[in-house]
Amino acid sequence: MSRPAKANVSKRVTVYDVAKEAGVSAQTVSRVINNQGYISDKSRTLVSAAVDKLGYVPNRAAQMLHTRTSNTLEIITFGNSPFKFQGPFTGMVKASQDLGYHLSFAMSPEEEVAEALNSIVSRLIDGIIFIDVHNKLGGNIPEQLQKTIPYVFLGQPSGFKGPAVSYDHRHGAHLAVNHLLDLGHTRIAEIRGPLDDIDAIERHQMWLELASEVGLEPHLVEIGDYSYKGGYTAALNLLAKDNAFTAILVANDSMAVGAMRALAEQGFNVPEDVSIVGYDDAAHAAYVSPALTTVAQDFDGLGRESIKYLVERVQHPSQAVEHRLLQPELVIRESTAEAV
Amino acid sequence: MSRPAKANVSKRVTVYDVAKEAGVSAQTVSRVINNQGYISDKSRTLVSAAVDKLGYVPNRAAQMLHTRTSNTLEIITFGNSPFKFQGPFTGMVKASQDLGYHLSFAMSPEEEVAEALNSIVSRLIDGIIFIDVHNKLGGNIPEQLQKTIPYVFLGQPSGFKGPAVSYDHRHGAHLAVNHLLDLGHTRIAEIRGPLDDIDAIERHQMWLELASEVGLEPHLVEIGDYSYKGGYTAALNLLAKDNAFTAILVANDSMAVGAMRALAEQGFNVPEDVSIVGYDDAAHAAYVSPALTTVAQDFDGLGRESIKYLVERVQHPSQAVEHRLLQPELVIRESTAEAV
DNA sequence: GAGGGTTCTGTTATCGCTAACAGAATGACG
DNA sequence: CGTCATTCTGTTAGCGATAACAGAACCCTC
Repeated sequence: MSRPAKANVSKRVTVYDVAKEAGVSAQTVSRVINNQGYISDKSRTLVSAAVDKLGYVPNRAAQMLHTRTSNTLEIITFGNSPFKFQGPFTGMVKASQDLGYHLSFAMSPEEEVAEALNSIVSRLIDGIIFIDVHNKLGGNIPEQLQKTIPYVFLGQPSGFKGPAVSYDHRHGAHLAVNHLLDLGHTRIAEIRGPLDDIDAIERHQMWLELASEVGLEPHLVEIGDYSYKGGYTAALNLLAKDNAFTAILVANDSMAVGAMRALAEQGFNVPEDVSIVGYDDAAHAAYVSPALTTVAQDFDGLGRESIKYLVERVQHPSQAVEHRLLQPELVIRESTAEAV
Repeated sequence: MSRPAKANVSKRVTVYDVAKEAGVSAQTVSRVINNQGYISDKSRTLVSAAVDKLGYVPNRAAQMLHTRTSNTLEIITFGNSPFKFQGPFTGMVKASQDLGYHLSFAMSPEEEVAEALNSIVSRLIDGIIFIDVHNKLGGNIPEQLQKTIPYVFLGQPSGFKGPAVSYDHRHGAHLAVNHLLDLGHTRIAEIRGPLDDIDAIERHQMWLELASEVGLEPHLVEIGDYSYKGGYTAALNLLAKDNAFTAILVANDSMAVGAMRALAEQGFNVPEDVSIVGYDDAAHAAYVSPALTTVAQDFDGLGRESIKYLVERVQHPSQAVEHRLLQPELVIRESTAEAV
């Protein structure tokens, strides 16, 4: 790979130029810029004026070289499913800016984790957010990293015992299932998410556990790909197998809407004939008809919290490791009703 | 703001350590690592072995300091509407990795553009993607930057004459309108996008121009916020004003779906009574019922192209400036039909 | 084997900043 | 007025890499 053309910075202004202009030493300039140590008001004023006059901008590379810190966090996602990190994305960008860090992104195939981590070490990254939708790493980080760079996983299964921030999908599934049970449903079908999606796995597991607890047989399951179409197809498949169920647990709102469409086309009314519970509280959930009962997650908050926790770990490395679980909430709208 | 705790890099391996281990000079190590100049097979082997043995990772800060290049591109969005850049996002990340660049992100209020740019200069960023949804900058970049750092705007109006990559919204509107005209529609309503959205403005303008060309009066306009609910409400408002229109041009697919719902609830059939053309070809467009006729844009490709062009500009700064327009395509499905 | 190119390697200096140290200047106090 | 702490400032050195230079080793060729 050829080296890119050098940015044509005409003549960079350095601390020495500023020092000369202000009639002080470079060290004093540095002290003013970093607001560190003792500086007289006079020096401060002189330096500030010189900085403004010359348009001085510190060279982060030199600072990095000396301080061994880049003030940058990196987000690494594995595989090609950025789907899930679009939600938390804005929150992450905002939070890192609020906390004074830059943010950088990388997508890495699982096989190239080692390279990605080398790149991180190379760039003196201060901390890492790992997003591993398919749990390919299994929460395992190369040893080399364990002690050197703070990291936080975003969205690991609730059993994960490393540093992580996730939504509690077991709790979410609990809310959804209990809501249906409270309404008297006993024939409950499920449209679950992809088999390799860690969130989907957790929610599905929870449903199996709860069903077993109350003595229900969770035999009616279809798998969807989280898309509208996936939900549509899954619902038709369910109807083809059995049409006596009175409720469907759906793994996300898009599929829930697709499923409602399929049911409507087949002459079933929601919620009179079949109750539907979605998941996510997506933007359209409140506005479809009937409005969707769903389990709400705040993705922006998730992103924000992950960065917040990472920065805590960066600044206080000795702090105990924890898995922060955010609690989703049930939002009851019109798509669920008493079982017939 | 307190300086974050220093990353506890125990003892960093440097070129000198590698040189010592391999029994060559530091310069030779550098040459092997950068695959530059003449190196004997013997040296190459020795150095590679030493690198592996010691786990050497180059220090980008030192490289940056010396080469004045960070190999990093930055994406800056203005205001708090990251909405539009979620689409091109994945394409940008992938493309920059393919081209050997790192990617960093920032969101900046318009008032703080100067600070954001200082930060960029500070970090020796090689190139910038500006995303300015509301066109607050009006394509104007501080002079300071003009000659120093290559940049590319993503999604400027087609008239913009600086470096940019955008979808041709005028062409897209053209496709949508012509399709309706071809079907014999003469009473065409419009649900346009937000007043401060540059894409929405262009599409709306184009519709006005075309209407005027063929002698139609485009008096039926509602404004929506690109959401499902916005489309729903806008459609109801249109019906309240006039129920003789036979088609609606809608600024995006979410609103189109909302509008279809509203029409259905009011007893109008799509496309028998009213034809609907959406915009974007969103994931669900093909699966709603009736499937949506829409103008397709490839957001992933848009992101990819923007990075590709930026890298071209970074590597060949003297290359002529251009505004690359990607052409959307009309996808005809079931929501449009001959005018009655 | 003298001259001239090509291949390879090492030495030196420098990018811009700041930690560590040391040395002034100032004031406080007995 | 001497001693000591406090405030302020400057000097030196080094972070880790590489460009520029210079020099060595190795081919050719005539």
